[in-house]
Amino acid sequence: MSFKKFAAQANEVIKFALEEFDIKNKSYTITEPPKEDFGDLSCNVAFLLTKELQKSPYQIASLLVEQYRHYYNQNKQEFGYYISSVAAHESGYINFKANFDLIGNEISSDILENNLSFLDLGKHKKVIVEHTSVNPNKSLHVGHLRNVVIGDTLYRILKKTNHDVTVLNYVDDSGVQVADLLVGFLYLKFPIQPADKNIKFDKYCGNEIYVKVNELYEKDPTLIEKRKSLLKKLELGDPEINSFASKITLKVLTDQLVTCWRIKARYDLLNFESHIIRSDLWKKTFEKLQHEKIIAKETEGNNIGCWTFDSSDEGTKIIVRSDNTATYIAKDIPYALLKVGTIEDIFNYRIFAKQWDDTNLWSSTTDNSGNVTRPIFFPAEYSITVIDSRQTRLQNIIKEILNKLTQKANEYRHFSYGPVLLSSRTAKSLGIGGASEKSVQMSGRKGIYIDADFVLDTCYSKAKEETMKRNPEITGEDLEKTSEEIAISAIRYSLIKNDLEKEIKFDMIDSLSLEGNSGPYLQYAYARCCRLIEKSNAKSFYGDMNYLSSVIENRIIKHLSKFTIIIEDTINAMEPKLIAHYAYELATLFNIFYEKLPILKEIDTNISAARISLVEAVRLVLKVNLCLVGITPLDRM
RNA sequence: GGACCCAUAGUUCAGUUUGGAUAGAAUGGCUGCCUGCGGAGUAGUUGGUCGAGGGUUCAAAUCCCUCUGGGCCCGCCA
Repeated sequence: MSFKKFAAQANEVIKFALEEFDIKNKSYTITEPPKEDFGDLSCNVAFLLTKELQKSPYQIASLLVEQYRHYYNQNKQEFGYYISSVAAHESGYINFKANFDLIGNEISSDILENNLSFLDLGKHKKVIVEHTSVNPNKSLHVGHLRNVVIGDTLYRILKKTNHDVTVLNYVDDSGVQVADLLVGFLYLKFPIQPADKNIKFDKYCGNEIYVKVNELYEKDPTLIEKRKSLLKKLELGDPEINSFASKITLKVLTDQLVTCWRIKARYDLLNFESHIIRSDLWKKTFEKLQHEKIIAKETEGNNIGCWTFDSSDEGTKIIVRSDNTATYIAKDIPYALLKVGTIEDIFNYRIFAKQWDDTNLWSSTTDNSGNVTRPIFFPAEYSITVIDSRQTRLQNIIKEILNKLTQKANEYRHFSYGPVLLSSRTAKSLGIGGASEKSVQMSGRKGIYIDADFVLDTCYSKAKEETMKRNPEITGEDLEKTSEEIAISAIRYSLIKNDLEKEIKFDMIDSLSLEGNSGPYLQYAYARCCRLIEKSNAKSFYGDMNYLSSVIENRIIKHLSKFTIIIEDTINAMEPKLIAHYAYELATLFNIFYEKLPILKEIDTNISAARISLVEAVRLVLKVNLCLVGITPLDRM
């Protein structure tokens, strides 16, 4: 949008002025100044020329600006119409002010008439995003939620910018954690149904069985032997054990999906680890690794009898154990190969469920009934695996192996993020952690975590209370839906607004806040826009932006005109938080505008019409941004 | 022991990629603003040796080095 053109013209001006002094290939930057008094863009080139020209920055800046003025006076039509003024500042900067009349009218037609349909950055590039992938032995806690929210937000942003996105959820249904559950059901005789019928099955397994079984391992080591034998049976495909395990894991998975769908995540495909292990896929991968001499069988030393990979950075890693079972990392290799296209997709697929957004969720299947028309899932040109930073080393090894297998492996990226910790206050409320500790690691195994549904439920109650207080007329289903959407927005926003690589210190009380820099704040600004538009009775928005001249109006216009830049930055840097920050700033600017200037009550009809059009533009951009981060815009709240 | 990550206001965090003008929000505390288009808002105030030290530079929260503190990973676990 227009801000980019403005910046490009500022650059032209500098380039032109430099050429007049016969200076070429000088690098400089044009950035936004810290204060708006200075202008809308600033260039630092004068600082960089002090040695060459033996003059002060201010003298140089003045000379350059003079050159431009001189030229501009003679050739008004040539360039610079997005620029309203250029000035040398005493500090040495060259400051540009934008022509907001022009930019205002351009963005108003971009947004109001073209409906933001210009975001084709992907050009149908095929992208895979794998996220969630929670072991099917427990319910989700807030740590998992961060994964889901990051993954789903990536999906939304990529999709909106015209990438062909396939979302995968990998189900590790044959690992130790499932074996733990089997120990509980088969040896410790936990009933198949929880005593309390209201309790979700995933919570029953995670909170009661999984934690209890792990406690008992300490007291009764024979249970660990039992787990080991169950694990082996799982891997080798023992029919009875597998059918039972599959029943349990599917039930847990189904309940997990309820939570994921609740916060508006969605998937295209479930891949089951058991299917990969028992298919030819693993066999083929194993053969390929041997054939390409990427792995070797150890004939001496500690790892005798194992197939190992020599990583340049990580040393020797065992891929296949001496008892011929595959390690955790090994099981990920065929999946990665499938994603990037070095191995063929041999699976059959079936529709697993219909989702909240009316799309099909598919799943791999072991039977041969897969003769159905279905989407092509693999491979992708770019595949993203969302897993927390603790798995970085393993992901690096997988990448290293991929690169050895083929030079033209499509791009495989580990999308890393920091884990979620409990704040000391929240930990204390659970009876964990000393007074000195700043935060506490969650552990599903030890039962130290905040359950995802619990957070959502608590936030929902709070939102409901607040909504009733403010809007007594909202009742029944409307009230429930509104409260739920507010709760989701609070949680999603709090998990996406921070830097990816930093850990989040999750605090139960803070995260219930519906004020300040929060999801509901954004929704509130949007709802205000809606009410204004509704009350204006405007059918169309042809307000002339030339009538807007106050500082705050120009700040909004400027911010709106940067929308496409933010989207591009988000895609280039793969930083979903940029969208959240942009939306927050837009909401803040709008609230100030709303506070300071009359809109519907403005007497001058031209100004009023222009302001209403501005509100509509803000509303539309806010709406797109909210949807990108998975927050539902509400007309009322 | 080796690898990686983090450190900014009482608290939670932006800003570091690409060095630049008086380091910004939110929250907490205090004080204002609805006979105004929705107060989930807004205005003000309080609060900072940008972990420490050195270096590069006209200029460092930002780049480099050293150190300190915290985290995380390094298994024939997943």
